[in-house]
Amino acid sequence: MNVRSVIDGDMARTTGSHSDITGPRIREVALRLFAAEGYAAVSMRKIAAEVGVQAGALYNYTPDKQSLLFDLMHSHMEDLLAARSEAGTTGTPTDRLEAFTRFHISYHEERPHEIFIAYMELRNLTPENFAVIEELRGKYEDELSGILRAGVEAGEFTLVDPRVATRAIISMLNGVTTWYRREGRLTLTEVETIYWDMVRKAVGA
Amino acid sequence: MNVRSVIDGDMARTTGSHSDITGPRIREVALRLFAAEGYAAVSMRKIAAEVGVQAGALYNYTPDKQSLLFDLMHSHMEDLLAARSEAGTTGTPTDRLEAFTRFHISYHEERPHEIFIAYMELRNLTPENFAVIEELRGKYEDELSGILRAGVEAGEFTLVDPRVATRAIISMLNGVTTWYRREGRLTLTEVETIYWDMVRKAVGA
DNA sequence: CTTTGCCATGAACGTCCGTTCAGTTATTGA
DNA sequence: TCAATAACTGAACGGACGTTCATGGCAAAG
Repeated sequence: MNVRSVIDGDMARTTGSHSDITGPRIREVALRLFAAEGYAAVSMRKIAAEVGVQAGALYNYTPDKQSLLFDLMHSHMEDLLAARSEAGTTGTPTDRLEAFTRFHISYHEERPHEIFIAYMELRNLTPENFAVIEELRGKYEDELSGILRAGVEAGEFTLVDPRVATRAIISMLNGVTTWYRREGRLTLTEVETIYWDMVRKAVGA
Repeated sequence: MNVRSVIDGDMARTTGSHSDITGPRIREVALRLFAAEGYAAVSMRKIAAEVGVQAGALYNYTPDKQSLLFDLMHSHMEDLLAARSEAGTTGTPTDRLEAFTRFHISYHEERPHEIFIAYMELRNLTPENFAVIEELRGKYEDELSGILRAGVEAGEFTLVDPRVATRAIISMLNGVTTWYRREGRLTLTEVETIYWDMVRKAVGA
């Protein structure tokens, strides 16, 4: 049974297009399960059951399980880079570092699972897929590296080693995924401010 | 074939003691594979093959796969806490924070796999096992929390939220596992110093 | 030399895995 | 009304999984 027309009206379903309900649902469920239990521990049957279809139906939407993981990570990285490029990239290095810090944390509000998967499931990608994601990760980290180097050159930051500092800051910010919960005692904006305070001081600004 | 007597001499093998070679070997191999590929992705047969025995032989040393993971994490946490208690725990909060920071990083030299697993494989523990490990983790983090609170009270540190700061610092230090390699451009002592510089400034000391 | 009993084998168990596919259903455009 | 086709089912595939166990070899003890 195709439910689409009930929701969408009756346009645009050329005979033979894929369902625009099941596809996104599969991605949502896979994302959530991969984040909660890990890629290797989640079977296609478990995803299918949660979606409400048989396992075979998943293969109308993904060629295989690996592609499902890769597509999730890939579109996340592209969305992350796109969203990042819309955030503040002007001003002094200190301004830009604050924008980066707040952006990275605030992005957890909309896509906590994606951020979690992006650094937990790297080792479950095939070498080819890993290379693609790693390059995008590199682009993202390069933005932070660029800010740090500019800050050092401008005399705003005092850093022994900007490359290590990049890694340290990214790790620190990513750590938010491991403990932050929406219903916790702090809003994400408060978390942003606390982290920004530490990052600012850490770089000597 | 039992190779022990060739290496150890001929003492202490009472009829019926477990081999003192295979047991440790299994733990070493499991540790390395779990760290590299993840608990769920490593089969008992793969561990056995790397050790050089059949899969069934593993069950002379562990009741099941879950216990193997748990034992590795549990003895790691106890070793970590024991080693930590021998490191510097006196002096000003700043001294103690430096000791903690350097200890945590330097411990990577001896047990990189253990540290990596301890924060990557938590979700693959059964609820009961998770509770045990989580309590030990809590003890370790409490040491850092205590230092931070003492520093704030002593007026040495300026921290908005010591609890969040604890998490942030731990995440930052744990991040070392994801990129540090022995053969890299920096010695671990250099890494210690770079991180200590950032931690010190981040807490406002 | 014989007994003891640890240690390992290798086959087997039931189950689950990712994936494929012929067949069924439902809905469309003509 | 009917052919076309997307979506899905349900069964099946070969293989891998964690785990068990009867069997046997082999080093130490008596």
